[in-house]
Amino acid sequence: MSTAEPTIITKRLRADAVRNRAKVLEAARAAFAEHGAEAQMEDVARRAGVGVGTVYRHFPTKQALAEALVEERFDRTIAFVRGLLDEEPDPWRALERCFEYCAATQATDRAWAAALALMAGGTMGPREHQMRELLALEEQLLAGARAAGVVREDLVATDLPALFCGLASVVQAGGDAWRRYLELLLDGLRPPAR
Amino acid sequence: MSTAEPTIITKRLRADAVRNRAKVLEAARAAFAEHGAEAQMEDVARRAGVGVGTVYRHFPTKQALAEALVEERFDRTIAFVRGLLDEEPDPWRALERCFEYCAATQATDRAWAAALALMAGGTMGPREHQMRELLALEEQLLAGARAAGVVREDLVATDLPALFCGLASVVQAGGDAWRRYLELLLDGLRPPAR
DNA sequence: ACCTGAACACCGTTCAAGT
DNA sequence: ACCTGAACACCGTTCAAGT
Repeated sequence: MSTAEPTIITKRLRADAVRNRAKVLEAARAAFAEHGAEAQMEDVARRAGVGVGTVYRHFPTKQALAEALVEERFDRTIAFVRGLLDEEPDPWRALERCFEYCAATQATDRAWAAALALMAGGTMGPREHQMRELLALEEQLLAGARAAGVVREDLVATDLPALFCGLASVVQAGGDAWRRYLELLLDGLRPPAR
Repeated sequence: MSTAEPTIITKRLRADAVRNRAKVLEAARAAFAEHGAEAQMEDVARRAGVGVGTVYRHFPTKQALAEALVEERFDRTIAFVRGLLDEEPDPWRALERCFEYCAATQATDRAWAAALALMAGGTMGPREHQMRELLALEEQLLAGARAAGVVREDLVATDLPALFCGLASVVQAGGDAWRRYLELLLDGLRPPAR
């Protein structure tokens, strides 16, 4: 939930700085949702009602700002999967809902796709802690599915980032081709003998 | 094979203009292979040994230059699939080799991924003629595979662009995760009853 | 301590001057 | 007809001056 750098003690910020940081993040969410990766820093500053310098004071680079949004998305995704684990009794349906969540999430947040690509590439990069946590939860989910015999025996959590990355890019491609894509993909994850 | 605009009569170019155009394309191939989408026009001009203005005379925009490379790639891909159709007797292996070609091709040419995304999105865009030709060849290939009972009955050529688009993004993500991804994907395309 | 916004750097694109 | 490269526009980033 904390938006401070991991492993670094949160610096005490002046009250107005805290408010500005929040306004910048809020503005960035809107700007990135609307314009994707080519959202402009000047625009973020304008929406937040601050000078560009303030944006850069809180986030040293556009990339860093995008990553902060990704961090939020990770938290939400982790919460979602945790929710599935104790609310969705059907292990296959739970897996299916993970993929649907991934697809739905792409529409409003394009920086997220870049993060998924990082995971798929195996370079944990920053957000390593969150990536591990998400993978651990997904492994639990898969364990249930394997035990129920509804997925191929050899499917493990570390296979998933690449699958999500692929799905993300198909969703980004536009149109509704991703639905058919997901159908083929999910069918292919079932155990070979049916 | 022609690199002129489709449906527009090829203008007669002065001999030096023809040479320059070829030099620019050659330079662009190298620049894009090395730096991906953020290759610089100035760099392309330098490699080609011409002024930037000349690059812009032949290709009105960086996007247009990237598209010219994509056009070449389309031609090569079409030739490759055509080759498969009369050299590869095993219909499953032929399909497999299409995907492997797609993956291999990503390493050296990142603009290609954008074109695949266009196809996946269903927006034929420019290159429509080439897209249709490629799809027609792939449909022939799939027809053979379906007849031999080695792929799911309902798999059609228009399903493929999304699959290629997904694979492309996983390859771009780096690492070798794409091999496992491709394994899962291809297994999933086999007929359900084995 | 933190904020502002003019100034700088970089790169895509244009165009006046050349051949 | 085509080429050149200085100049322009745009946007990410910095920093001197303010509060």
